[in-house]
Amino acid sequence: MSVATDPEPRADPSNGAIAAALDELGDLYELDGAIVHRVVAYRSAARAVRDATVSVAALARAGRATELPGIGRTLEQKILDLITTGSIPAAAKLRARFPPGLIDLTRLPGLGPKRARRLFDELGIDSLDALREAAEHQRLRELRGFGARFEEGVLAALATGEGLRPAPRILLNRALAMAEAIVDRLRAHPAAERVEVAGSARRLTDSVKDLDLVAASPRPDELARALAHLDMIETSQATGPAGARARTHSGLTVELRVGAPEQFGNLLQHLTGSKAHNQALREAAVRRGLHVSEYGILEAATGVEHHHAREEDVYAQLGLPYIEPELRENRGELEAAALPQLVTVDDLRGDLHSHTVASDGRNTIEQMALAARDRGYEYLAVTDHSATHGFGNDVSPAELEVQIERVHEVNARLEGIEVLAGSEVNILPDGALDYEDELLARLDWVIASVHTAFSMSERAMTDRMLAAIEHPLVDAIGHPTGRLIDRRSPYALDIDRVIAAAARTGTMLEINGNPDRRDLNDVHARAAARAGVRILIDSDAHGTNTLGMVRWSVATARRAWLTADQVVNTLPWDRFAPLRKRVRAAG
DNA sequence: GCCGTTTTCGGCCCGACTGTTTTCAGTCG
Repeated sequence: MSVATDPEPRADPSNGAIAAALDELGDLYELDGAIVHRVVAYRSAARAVRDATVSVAALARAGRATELPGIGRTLEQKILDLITTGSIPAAAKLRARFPPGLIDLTRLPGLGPKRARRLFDELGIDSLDALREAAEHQRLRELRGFGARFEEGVLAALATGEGLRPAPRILLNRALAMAEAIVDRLRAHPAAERVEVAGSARRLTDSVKDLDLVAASPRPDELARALAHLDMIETSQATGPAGARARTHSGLTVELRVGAPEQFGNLLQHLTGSKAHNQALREAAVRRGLHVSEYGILEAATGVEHHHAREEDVYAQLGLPYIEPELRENRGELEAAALPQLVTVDDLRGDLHSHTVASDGRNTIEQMALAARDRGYEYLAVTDHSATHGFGNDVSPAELEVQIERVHEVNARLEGIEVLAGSEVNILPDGALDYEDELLARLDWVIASVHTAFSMSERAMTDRMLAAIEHPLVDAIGHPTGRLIDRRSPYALDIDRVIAAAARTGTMLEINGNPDRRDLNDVHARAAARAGVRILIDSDAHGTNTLGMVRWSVATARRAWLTADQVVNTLPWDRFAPLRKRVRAAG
């Protein structure tokens, strides 16, 4: 580090840091006894900041943070305070009054801000340790509204750690496999009329906390009891007269709700969520004199409750078109004049990211090409790892030359599929690629990815990525942010600069279909497509049996509001081929 | 604290469950 003569300008806080500060302030105001709507306003603002693809700090400095939904003049000023001084005065003041351990108390099941505050005010309890000690000495029951049962509950929760750590999440592919197996079994039950997956699994989120299933039956209690007898279920208990909560042997919680067939649409709509979508939907409905619940839609003027067997009719009565589950996140779907026709797996005509035995794949070029053709594809790019990949899976320049010949030979021999000689080239820390340009120029396709040196500064990593995007022989960027869902954060990256550069240069950005990656994510992919970036949907298959992982890539694309038009590999080969940068540069 | 086909104030989803309580506030999804 050089010795700075000028004072170092304060680095802008990331959107994540701003969102965390707003969430904390919401927690503090809640302890302070603020009305619930004010607290909700902070949480909703935090969500808007987290979802934003532009730098909210930069937006606030330009006086434009109020363009984000749920952020007004007051919150913009608080964000500005955070940027310029490093903290929000209101938060500092409240932190002095409420010890940090107090917020931990509200994480316990059954203990919210109101009751935590009373424990603090009346017994001086300011941490989980203090709570445990008070419970052990039976001092909690002295408080009006608290009793022996509560003390037992506290000690049990502290012993198991329940609620103290965030519940483990499970990736969508595993969750849906289990959900679909359970649904199949329940559908076979004689009391079942309809059984569907609901909740976040139906919305195809990155990962889920639990499974929500919805069923219609003329004998709801009978079907709810049937859940307990499936062989994947370890334990199950009734929740109300027409529901059950179960645990699979793999530890996944399953919630089943059964309703009357004529109300199935209402129940499915309610339990699909998201919470934010439903809340906004209901607020809009109230303005029309309608009250929406999982049981029906109550017409305030007449007192009549309307039941709907079909979800489409729920939306229709609210004056809305059917909204695909993937769009139900309150990200504009209720206000949109028209909703997009979302891309499907069947729209895909090719796959531009796959591996063979030349690097870490399990199948040969020919096997991969035949499997791609069997899927109905017109083209497949073979993109093994490059010279510096390591793990014994690197492809030296000399080996790549041989591989190009092999691909061309297979391509000449096979009818009905265009096989591209490609590479997944490493982007080195300085932004250079690990093959010479002369060799890259002999390929039909290059997708460039970062596989090393993840912990660079945002500026350095963004410059590194931009160098690759500017390279005339880089056709696309693979898994652009490097995240692994719930396991590894994306590397620091100014995604706006990446998107702008990709749009300007015609470099395609991938949504990688590996269920651990799904990278770009939904929010970034939507911003990229909106900026005119050509989006690729790839499997990153390492064998013939994983070409189908495009399912997860399509799931993310649909959550990103993408139409087939915005996904470049929905084009037939003769229209895709000329869009490659290398072709456009040559032409 | 935000927001507007109830526009600058007065609203801001809906229902179930829990524990402790004689009618409900708080919590949760």
